[in-house]
Amino acid sequence: MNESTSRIELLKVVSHPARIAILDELSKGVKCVSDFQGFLEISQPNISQHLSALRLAGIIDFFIDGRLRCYFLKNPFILDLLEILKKQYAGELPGPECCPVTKKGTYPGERRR
Amino acid sequence: MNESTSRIELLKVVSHPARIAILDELSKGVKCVSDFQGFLEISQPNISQHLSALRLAGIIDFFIDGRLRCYFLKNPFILDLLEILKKQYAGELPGPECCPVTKKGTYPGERRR
DNA sequence: CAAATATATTCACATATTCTAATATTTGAA
DNA sequence: TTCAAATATTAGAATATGTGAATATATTTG
Repeated sequence: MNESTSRIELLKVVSHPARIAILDELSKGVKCVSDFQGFLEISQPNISQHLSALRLAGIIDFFIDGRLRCYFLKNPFILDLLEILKKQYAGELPGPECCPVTKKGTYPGERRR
Repeated sequence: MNESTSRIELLKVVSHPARIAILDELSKGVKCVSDFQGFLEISQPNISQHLSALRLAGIIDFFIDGRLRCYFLKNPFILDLLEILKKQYAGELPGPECCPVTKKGTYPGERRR
C-alpha cells in the first residue's frame, strides 16, 4: 500500500461523527475513556470499539495509569484534517461557463472523434 | 444536520481511492467521463456511479456539451482536503511521557475516586 | 432514420461497517 | 480477598456500501 492509499484509508476510518469528536477532544490533550463518556452519547463498549479502530489505524495510542487508559493523538495528519473540518468557506467554487437553465456549455479539451 | 456533521458526511463520501483520483483530476479543470476512463482502471458504469455519488453529495456538478458530460469541482473544502492528502509529515506527534516498555504514565487530569 | 458514441441507471450480490448486548479482564480499594 | 470501577472483547443483527452485468438513454453522424 502506497502513501496516498493509506492516507485515504485513514480518511475512511475517521469519517464518523463519534470518531471525529474523539479526535477533536484528543487534539486538546490526553484523555481517558471515561472522559469521552462525559460528552459522547454512546455506550462505553461502543466508545472502546471506536478507540480500538482508531488505534489499529495508527491514529492514536495510549498509556496506562492504574485502571485508566490514557489515549493520545499520534498522527499529525489528523490535526490538519480537524482544522479544515472547522474552516468556514465562502460559497461554492467559481464554476465554468455554462447556461444555468439548460446546463449547456463547451468542453475545454480536445474532442476525440 | 449541522455544518460539522455534513462535513463529516462529505469525508465519508470521498474516502475511496477512485473518488479521490477523480477529484484530484477535477482539481486541475473540467473533465468528461471518458477522460477518467483514461487513467482509472474501473469500468465506465462504475465511474458513472462514483460521479453520481459525488454529485449527490454536492461535491461536483456538470454541464453538457453534446454527448459529453463535463464535470467540475463545486465544493471548496475538497481542495483543502486534497492538499493535506498530499502533504508530507515528519514522523509522529510528540507523545506524552510514559514508559515505552510498560506503557505506564500519569493521567494529567482530575481523578474521580 | 439507423448506427455509433457517450454516459447513466438498475438490480442483485458480496462485503464491510456499526451498534447492542453480554461478558471478560485488570486494577485499586476496603 | 473480595468488591467495585474502568475498560475491552466477542458475537450477532441490522444496515450500508461497492461492484459487475445488463440494459437504458440521449446525441451525433452518416
